[in-house]
Parts: sequence; C-alpha cells; structure tokens
Amino acid sequence: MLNTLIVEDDIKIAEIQRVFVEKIDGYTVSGIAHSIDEAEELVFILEPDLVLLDIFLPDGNGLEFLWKIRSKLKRTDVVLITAAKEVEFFEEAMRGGVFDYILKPLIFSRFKNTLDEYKLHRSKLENISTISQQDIDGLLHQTGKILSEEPEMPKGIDPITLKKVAALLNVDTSGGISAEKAGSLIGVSRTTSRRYLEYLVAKGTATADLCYGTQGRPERVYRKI
Amino acid sequence: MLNTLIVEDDIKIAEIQRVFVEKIDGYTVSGIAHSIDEAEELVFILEPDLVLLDIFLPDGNGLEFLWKIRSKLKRTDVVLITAAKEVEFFEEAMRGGVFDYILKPLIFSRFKNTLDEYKLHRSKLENISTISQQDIDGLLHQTGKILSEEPEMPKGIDPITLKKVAALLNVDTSGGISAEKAGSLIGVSRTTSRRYLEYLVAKGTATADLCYGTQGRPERVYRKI
DNA sequence: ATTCTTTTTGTTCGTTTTGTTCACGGCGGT
DNA sequence: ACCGCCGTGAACAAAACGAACAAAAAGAAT
Repeated sequence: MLNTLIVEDDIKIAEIQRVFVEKIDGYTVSGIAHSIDEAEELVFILEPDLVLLDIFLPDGNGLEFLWKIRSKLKRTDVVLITAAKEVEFFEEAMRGGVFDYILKPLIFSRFKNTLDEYKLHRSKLENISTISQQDIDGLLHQTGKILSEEPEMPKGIDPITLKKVAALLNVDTSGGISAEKAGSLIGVSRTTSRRYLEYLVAKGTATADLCYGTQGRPERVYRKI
Repeated sequence: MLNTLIVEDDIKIAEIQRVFVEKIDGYTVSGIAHSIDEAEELVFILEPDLVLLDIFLPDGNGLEFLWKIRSKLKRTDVVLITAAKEVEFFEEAMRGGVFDYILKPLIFSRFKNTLDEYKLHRSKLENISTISQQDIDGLLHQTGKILSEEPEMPKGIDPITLKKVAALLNVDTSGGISAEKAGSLIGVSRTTSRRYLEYLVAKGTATADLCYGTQGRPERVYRKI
C-alpha cells in the first residue's frame, strides 16, 4: 500500500482528490492538509510515499514546500496538481524532481494514469538493486529511450551476429570451439564466424589456441577469457 | 550556445568528456573541475546551463553537490555521469530532478543523444510561456504518454500505417518477416515498412534478428516480442 | 632432409540486402 | 491560393555475408 498526503486548500477539491485516490488500487490517503503549515506538520509525521501538492496556497508556496521535503525526506515523492500554467513553475518543478505535473481541472483518467505509473515505477525500483543503462532509460523520462545505441561497431561487425557468437562462447563446454563448428551452430559460414571470433580475440574477450589433429594444419579453437 | 561545466576527478575522463561536448553542435565547455571544492567555486561563477557531474569524488559526494546547486542556482540543470549502479543513487538523483543519468563507461552516441535531447528540451521551454497538459506529458517522463488521448507519434510515423504493421507482426507465422515482405503485404515500400518496424524495435515491442542466406548480406527479420 | 598429401586457415571479391537521402504529392492551416 | 509540414518511396551508397582460392601448417612418405 502506498500512502498519500493531499495538500490542497480548497476543501471540496481536496475531498474529490481523496475519493479519486481511494478508487485506485494500492493507495490510501493518510492525511489531508489545507495549508502549508498543516502540510509541514503532517508530512514529517506521516512520511508518506507520495504528496499530491498544489502550488498556490493562502499561507505559502507549494514549490517552496517541495524543497523543504527534498531537504528532509529522502524517500517521499511528489506529484503537483495545480492550475499554474506558467513554464517557470513547471521548470522549477522538474528541477525539483517531481514525478508528475497535472493541470487542473483534475480529470480522473489522467490522475489514475499517473498513480498507476507511479505504482509501477516503485515496483520496478524495488525489484532491482543495481541498475543498467537500459533500466535508467526506461525509468527516467523518454530521453534516452529513443536512441540508446551499441558501442559503435567497427565495419563488418553486426551487433546481432556478434551477440550470437559471444553467447556461444559462454555456453561452450569442452573448452573451445573452431570457427567451422561455431558457424554451423549459429547458421553462418566459417568465414563469418571467424570474423567475429577474431574480433572478440582482438577485443580481449576471447583467446585462440591450436588443436592438433592426426594430420593437416591444426585447428584454431576459440575460448572465452 | 549552452555552457557546460564538467565535474570529474579523473583527468583523462574529464578530457574525453570535453572532446565529446565540443563535438556536439550548440555546446561549449566553460569549465572543468576535478574536485567538489573546485566545482563549488566554478559553478557559482560560471552559472552554466548544464553540469556534467560524477558522484564519487575524492573530496565529496556529487549528489550532495547536486542539492547545493538546487538550493542556490535555479536555472542550472544536471546530468549525472557515473559508474554508480546502485538504485539508491539513482532514486536520489531522480528526486533531485536530474535531466539524465548516464552510466560509465561513457559511450559517445548515448552521450550525444542526451545533449541533443537537452537542447531540444530547452528550445521547447523557451518557445512557450504557458503550458498545456500535452506539453507537460511530452516534456516530463513518459508517465502521461502511455494513456494520453493523442499517442503523440514521433515525426514520420503515422498511426494508421503503424497499426497495419503491428497487426502484421501479430499474425506472422514462421517467426519473423523481412521489411521487404512486410511492405509488399501491406502495400507500402520496403523503406516505409522498415521505418515502422524499426520504430517498434526501438519502442521495445518487436525484436530484430538476422536470417543468413546462401550469399550476400543477411536479411533482417522482425518478430513481435 | 626433402617432397607429398592432407587439412584448415586467411583473404579477396562478388552478391544480396540494408540504411539513408531527397524530391514528390497531399493535407491542413493562415 | 499559397505556404508549410509530413508521410512516402525511388535511387544510391554502404554494409555484411559467403564462395572460391591461395597460402600455411602439420604428419607421412620417399
């Protein structure tokens, strides 16, 4: 269950928000504050997961309250719900790391979407202890998502084929395979598999050794390092 | 021109970052700091648009420095570039409203992508004075994106064509079709069907694999995930 | 020792498909 | 009616692969 604190001076709107939150699975309202003063008291007692925060309140500014949260509570997130359409507010909110910024009038479907996303976001974070670039690009804004690329492959090396070859080396029992065998296992020619195996050797993630047969030139076998 | 400050203790890596930044249009490096102390001096003098910040430095913690920036400079953004894979660091960074979080080793294409996105982000913000929910959902993380009324397609992607291509992937037997085949089945050119299939791959709803023929460059086949 | 046979390597070059650029046509707004 | 923007596809340059072949490296035979 995720605990929320509603900070909203208009009593009717606060009540609507309470109803909205309780309609959504996995959430409870642990407090409602109708002023910044009240909010400051409540937030440090309740330590909610999520604060639903307005900007304009009679006795203070929601963004200043956001900074107070940031300086004291390291595990509380914030969603702004406000009529403030000026970009300056939005910019400051972004720099304050708010999870979302919803414009009034509050529409339920939009609101539910945010809270569902937040729930998902939390469970994602809980299920990983060390993070990869891919995780980050999925969790942070969509920036990185569009074009997260490979480490600039040299000419003649395709990332997909490379992955197959590298995977083969990881699985390989019997300590080493020839280019011929590797190729036939993946479905490529000896020439190609050799190109990739040699690339891996050059990169330092594999080694080559010789295997002498009964006659003829010895076989070059590759092994992961 | 956007001014950047590089904060990185390893002199070699800092130099690499400087070269990277200067390769990207619209950016200049206005300062390099090799310690938190240096960084604190420089950042308040230079007031850069963007700080490229490491977390582990000999004389202090980059995240604490982030909070110092947040409390003093209201118009400076931060991109973390660090080897810290622990999710706790990432969470704190998110709450600190960092623009991006890039894991070392730093890959140029990924880095360029972030800086290009940041430039775009800034110009978007400069060109609007009052913001709409749609603007917000485009600028903040993908939260609102999934279920906003308009799917807000990237340029070059038409929802109708996309639907056809996506439908094709669902029907596809034989585990995978080439762009050529997909195009002829729908009635569009290979170029177009490819554009959509690649979009689906980038979005994560499809995967690409290679199908090696008897000779010549292998075929790229797409499959739903 | 030298030469022959065998087996696999290493490389060149042609083939096939990709990936990208750019002009065209259509639709929507001013 | 014009301009601007957006999705499309033809044409082109580049990429990735494999067939074919020459060279290499071993044991066997002379």
